Amino acid sequence: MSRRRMTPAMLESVAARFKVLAEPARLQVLQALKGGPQHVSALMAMTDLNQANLSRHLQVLHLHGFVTRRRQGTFIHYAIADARVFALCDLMCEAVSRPRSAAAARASA
Amino acid sequence: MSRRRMTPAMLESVAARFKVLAEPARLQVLQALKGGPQHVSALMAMTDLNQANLSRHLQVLHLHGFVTRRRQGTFIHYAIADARVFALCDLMCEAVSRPRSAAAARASA
DNA sequence: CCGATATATTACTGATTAGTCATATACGAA
DNA sequence: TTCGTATATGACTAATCAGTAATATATCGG
Repeated sequence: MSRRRMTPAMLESVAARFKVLAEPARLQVLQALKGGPQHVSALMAMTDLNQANLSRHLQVLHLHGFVTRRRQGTFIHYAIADARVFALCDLMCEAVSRPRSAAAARASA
Repeated sequence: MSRRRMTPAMLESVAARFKVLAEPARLQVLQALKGGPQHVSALMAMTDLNQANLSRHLQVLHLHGFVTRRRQGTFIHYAIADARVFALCDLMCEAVSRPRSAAAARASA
């Protein structure tokens, strides 16, 4: 969103990445990975997601480059690919907890 | 996404706000408002959105506190409520244009 | 009041997607 | 190979949502 106008294709890309974060379950997974890499079973225990659902969310996160995967035997370890994602979440979280307008009330109403 | 674990309610709030940005049309509107407040007809000209569609997107942006509105006669001026939204977009845009993994190819494939 | 203009809303459709269950695949051990 | 465990995927359902057309509301000028 810098000075120059973004092309429609760029807007689509950016929006697509925002969409990946627009899901509580995936934010939960990212949060669980913040402390370090985890395999799927561990993530299942750290979140309230069942195996199939967690696996799907991990695919989405991986497809869009938010996490990396590394196989080790039968286990697959997932890790944060780019810690900048936490800067994004922090920024959004600040806006949620310290809104600068009366919109918070509207949004939660 | 700070150190302490986020509550499910917080995750929902944050995700809901990400969802607002997960839409090219709304990013386009925010971009159009970056230069300053605009009324709806002006925004219609600056974007490729028709009146009804633009109006809906403006409602969503307003409901979640991304824009403010101010009536002036028959015109309604919308403005960016919190410039931090551009920091978010910039961060996401950087990640899109300079991904740190091979995920960019996967995501666009 | 009436007409014109600006914006919002209602009702609808089609597309996308999260969640789930069942099943498939991949790997290691024996 | 066979068995057991770890993870992924196909098929389906229900919910959500962007876009559109038509209509409604609001404000101003005369």
